[in-house]
Amino acid sequence: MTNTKILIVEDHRDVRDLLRDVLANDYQVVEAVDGVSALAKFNTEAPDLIILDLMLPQVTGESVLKTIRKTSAVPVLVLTAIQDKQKVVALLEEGANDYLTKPFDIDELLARVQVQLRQRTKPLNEQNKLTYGAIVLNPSDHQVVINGQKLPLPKKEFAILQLLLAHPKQVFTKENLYETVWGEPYLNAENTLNVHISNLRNKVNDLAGTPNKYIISIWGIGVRLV
Amino acid sequence: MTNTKILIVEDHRDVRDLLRDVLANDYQVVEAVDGVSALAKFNTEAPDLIILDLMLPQVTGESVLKTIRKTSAVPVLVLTAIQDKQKVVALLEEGANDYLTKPFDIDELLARVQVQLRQRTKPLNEQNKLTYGAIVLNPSDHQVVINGQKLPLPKKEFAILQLLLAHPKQVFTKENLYETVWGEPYLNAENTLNVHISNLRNKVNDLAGTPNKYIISIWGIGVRLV
DNA sequence: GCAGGTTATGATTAATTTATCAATTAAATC
DNA sequence: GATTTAATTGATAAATTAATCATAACCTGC
Repeated sequence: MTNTKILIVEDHRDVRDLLRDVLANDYQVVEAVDGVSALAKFNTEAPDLIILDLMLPQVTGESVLKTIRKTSAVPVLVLTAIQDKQKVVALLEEGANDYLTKPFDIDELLARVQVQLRQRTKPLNEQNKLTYGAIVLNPSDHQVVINGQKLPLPKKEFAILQLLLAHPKQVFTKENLYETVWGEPYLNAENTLNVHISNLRNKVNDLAGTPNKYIISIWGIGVRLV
Repeated sequence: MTNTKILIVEDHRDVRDLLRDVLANDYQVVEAVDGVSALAKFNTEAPDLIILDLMLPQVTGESVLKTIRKTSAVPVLVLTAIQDKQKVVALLEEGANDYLTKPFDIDELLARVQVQLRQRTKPLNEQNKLTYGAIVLNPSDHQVVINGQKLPLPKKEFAILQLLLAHPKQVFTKENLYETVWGEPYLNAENTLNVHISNLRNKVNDLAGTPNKYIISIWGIGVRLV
């Protein structure tokens, strides 16, 4: 059992069970049953590979892929019904790394998973600690350290900081940020998010000491680290 | 035509011709007709990707792959006859990056080639960076750098610059520009746009240093980069 | 069910961008 | 060179968006 983590996104229970069974021997497995939870899991779990069913309720696999590709190069292996084969070319161009048509051969699946993981030369020494400047965030024990001082953070603030640190310098629109952290549509929740950001920023700046504004707003666009 | 080089290893003349034809538009193509010449070409040409037929006279594709993998991680895309499918899993484990069964779909081939080549390209946030002269614009972190100096830009000005940089040298009519940036009809908003362009131009020229007028107006027509 | 912290909401204020106007300057046409 | 049309500029008003504060609602563990 490695510490390699695979996210399975599949709404059909039977397929999901099958995938989990065959992958669980060799990998850590996390699961999502629809597009929204897929994105949430993607952000919180930071998987090393994603197996993505195309046919999902509501948010389609395609749009999940697109969203993920905005911030990440994580390998994505798409599952597709045989009649979708025309779509596949477009999908590969949009960022999918490989695909399998259902029903798929288990051994081939495993082999293709291996191929994707092999490409990635991720230094496994540092777990999934996130660092930016003086900020160190460790998801596994839910702890943030800034300049050596511990900073206890409530869940939401932690999640926001984690998302920002996971994609440094990338601009997040308020909508984007809210939907991935809260996992629900951004409906005039503007102020809620603003308040959280404000609180988080104060705490971070307090410890960072420097007049460094780590979390800055880009007027009319969103928020990012600097 | 990029400077990306692909090595085709295929003994059948017709398949080889087909592959060359479809790839030659986008890539440099070198060819080998058997295992021995494949290894020779691999060493002398240093291709960025190899398309390898499994069924070769004398030295088989499998052993070519093995030999290559001793010294190189170059992406290898294997071509296989339909009845070899069982072999494929073993092959992927031995280091092949992908495979296609013959007869293959051209578009799928091209897409899979792209996928393999994409892995080596720049990190995502560098991907859609736009550059023109001393100007570098990065949409993902909403940042403009000119001669190494950051230039913060408001939304509209940023959008205008982005549009210009995306189509360098192309002339934009005022109407054109306004409608794509504002997303609404150009109804005597003439001055609004003019003011924005003027402001943007000043900021750009300030940092560009040179009397370089990056954004020039073409009298009576519109605006373009130079 | 209570006490702690956490999260959401609303009202207010501050900050910044965007639009508009008027006046000037520059370019083209004749 | 006079005239017309387009472009620039600076100033100012309007509109948007963000930050802050105080407070209420909500949980969660005890």
